[in-house]
Amino acid sequence: MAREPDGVGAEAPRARRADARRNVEAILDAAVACLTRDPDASVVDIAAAAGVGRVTLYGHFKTRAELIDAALVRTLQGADRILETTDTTGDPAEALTRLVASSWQIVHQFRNVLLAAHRELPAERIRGVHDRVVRRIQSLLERGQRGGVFRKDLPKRWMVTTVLSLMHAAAEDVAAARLKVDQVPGLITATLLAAFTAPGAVVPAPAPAHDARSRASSARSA
Amino acid sequence: MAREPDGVGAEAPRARRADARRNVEAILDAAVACLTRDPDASVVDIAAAAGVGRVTLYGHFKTRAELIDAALVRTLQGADRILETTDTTGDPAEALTRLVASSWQIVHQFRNVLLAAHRELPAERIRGVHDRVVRRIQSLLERGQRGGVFRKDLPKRWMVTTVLSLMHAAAEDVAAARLKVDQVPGLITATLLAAFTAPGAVVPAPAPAHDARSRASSARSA
DNA sequence: CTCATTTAGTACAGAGGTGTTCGAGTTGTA
DNA sequence: TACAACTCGAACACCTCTGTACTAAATGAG
Repeated sequence: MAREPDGVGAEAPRARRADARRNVEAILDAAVACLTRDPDASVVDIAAAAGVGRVTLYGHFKTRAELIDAALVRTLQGADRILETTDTTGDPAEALTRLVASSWQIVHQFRNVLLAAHRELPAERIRGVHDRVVRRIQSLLERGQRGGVFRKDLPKRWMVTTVLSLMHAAAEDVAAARLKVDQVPGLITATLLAAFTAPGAVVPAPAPAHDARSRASSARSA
Repeated sequence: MAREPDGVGAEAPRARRADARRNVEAILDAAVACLTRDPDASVVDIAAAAGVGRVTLYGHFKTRAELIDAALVRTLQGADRILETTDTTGDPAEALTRLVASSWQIVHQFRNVLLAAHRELPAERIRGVHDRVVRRIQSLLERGQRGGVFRKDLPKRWMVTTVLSLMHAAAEDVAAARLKVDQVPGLITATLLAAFTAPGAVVPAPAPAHDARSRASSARSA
């Protein structure tokens, strides 16, 4: 029921005072920041980082889980907003390259938030929050399948899993200093394009990865 | 499965107060079992499951971390023992198929133990424990590269990461009931074989995945 | 058989976290 | 201005977990 002109409809009841709303925002910002630093950050840490009292925080979020859920939702909404400006039209292989380039940034940046969510929230909730992102990937993959660019002998779900899995694994490797950030998108793309080639077909050469990664399809409302 | 919570047993085949030795084994078994069920299992749970007092457990493992480390090592040793009996000779693609089939079982079964370890132990320790397994995969990949079966344009580390990552992701999906156990090895293999095909080359058809997964190549100790 | 090892059980000490209550002060909004 | 919404800080209650100390009993090994 939250009709927000800002597109990003968090469940923000409108009867709240301005300072309350401001604090909620500060708390969510702090939550994302703290959890990014330490997935086990306590409510105390987050409240302090937000510059509010712990009790105030509990006034807005009944439990720690609820807070983390909200932080996760906010993160995923930001991600979706970025993916929204990524051009997924044209050649599916090149589109996948662009999509990976954009997604990877987000996955890498917020991996610890996701980790925190994994520890606090039920798995299906996390999956649910990812729904929009998953659907974006899936629809691109389907388009590629229809166009004969991607193989059709693997379940769509598995292909999506593959995409997400490689991005997360790369994030892990970067965190462990086994990979450098710059090389990651190229590796993921090169791997995925081959992985999604049908047996009997020729693996395409990876796209040159030129910089045109966003060509916003003229943002409409949201 | 060796020891059940049973109170005090009465058997002593070994030297050095078989009493103690047996308890250590029971504790490790219980640790693996408990952590498999719940990665956050406490020392209390594990001691109870092992049928020993909590204090006894602390007599053998100074801290919880040390216990989890030992459980992890034991798990990985078991894994390595299984992989040791897996035939990694012959056509690299088929060998990879066999290796995946064997590894997948282990990854799937003990994913929660690994998760527990991730929460308690430093990342490099975990990497260290995986060393032998990683090296097995890597040497197979290298052999495939030399034989012209696998592409050479990706870092070896990344290829290993890809293998592990897909197995873990599949384990996740199975746990979430999005995939069935039986179809997983086929999916992973089909994905990997394509992923490791060089651009410009033709993706091979996946091997029929018949059951011959162990045929110990060269007799070593066992 | 005898003794050192090992165990169980209980109790204690401490740390850290979550969530609540309360009264009093502040600040937005009407 | 007046009132309700909001915040603050501290204290409180409660929980779970880790790790240690002590004593009395059992059990294996020589």
